Amino acid sequence: MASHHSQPELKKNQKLVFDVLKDAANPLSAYSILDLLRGEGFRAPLQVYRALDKLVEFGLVHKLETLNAFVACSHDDCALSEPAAFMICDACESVSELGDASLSSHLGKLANTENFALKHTTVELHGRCKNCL
Amino acid sequence: MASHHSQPELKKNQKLVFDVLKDAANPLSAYSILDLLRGEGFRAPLQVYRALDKLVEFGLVHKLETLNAFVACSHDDCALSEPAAFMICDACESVSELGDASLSSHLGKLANTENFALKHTTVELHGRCKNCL
DNA sequence: TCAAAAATGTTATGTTATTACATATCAATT
DNA sequence: AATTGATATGTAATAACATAACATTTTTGA
Ligand SMILES: [Zn+2]
Ligand SMILES: [Zn+2]
Ligand SMILES: [Zn+2]
Ligand SMILES: [Zn+2]
Repeated sequence: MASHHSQPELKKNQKLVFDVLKDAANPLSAYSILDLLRGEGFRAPLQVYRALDKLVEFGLVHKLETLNAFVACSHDDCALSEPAAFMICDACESVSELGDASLSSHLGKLANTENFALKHTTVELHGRCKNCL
Repeated sequence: MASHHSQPELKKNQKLVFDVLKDAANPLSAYSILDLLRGEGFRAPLQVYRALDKLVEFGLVHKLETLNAFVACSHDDCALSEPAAFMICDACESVSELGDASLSSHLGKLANTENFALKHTTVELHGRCKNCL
């Protein structure tokens, strides 16, 4: 039975990596993921990076550029429209993913103003979350 | 005669690194800077990274997180208020730094809504510049 | 079934950034 | 001038993040 999504079923390594990220409380680096999957037979970074590439492409996982780390998407729609922003607590490393349409629209207008053909946006906000003030 | 800015005079290595970035057409990685400064006696990455740390702290240089590279600030005021965004052309690697106050304000409100104490924002827009369409 | 495409395994290497420790420079105080 | 403390610099080694290249297996679909 085929999924009704445009995404294909996940392959074995993709599923292993995705599940690790789903279960994680915080973002994980590729090498942390590797270590967590040694028991499943993972032996080299490329096994993780290849799975991550696909998962990011599918919109199921996002890379946090300011942390060199990865998180599972907390929405259901990032396959279609990319996430607007991430708020990252520097104290507890918690991350919350925001889908603010007005922010996306603002960035789109900014690009238009400069005749810039916008393909991808990265917005990462660092600070302290409400639990860490 | 002291500068009227709050920034101290640049030290030798800081000035060398800053001048290289000022003259560069595109963002440079730390290791590219190292190679450009071998003739000036630079021998190790740390000489570059230490200078970059200070220059970033002074607001004279910004790190582009999505490129792992550095650019000289194109404004005079980034010591006070951080840059709003960077537009990065994926074709020609040109970068333009934007100081959009309404974007900064938008991000500030977004953080407030979530009771997030915002310390630093990273906004990097990728696509094609007007010369590369 | 068969060939093409995608996914995986493995080794080696490339790139970015930091740790640790030694030495030098500079400014303030005695 | 000598002492001190703070900042800056030099150097080697290593850690952390990411990709290249090539072989093999699995999946897909004609
Ligand atoms: Zn998402
Ligand atoms: Zn927190
Ligand atoms: Zn600036
Ligand atoms: Zn361009």
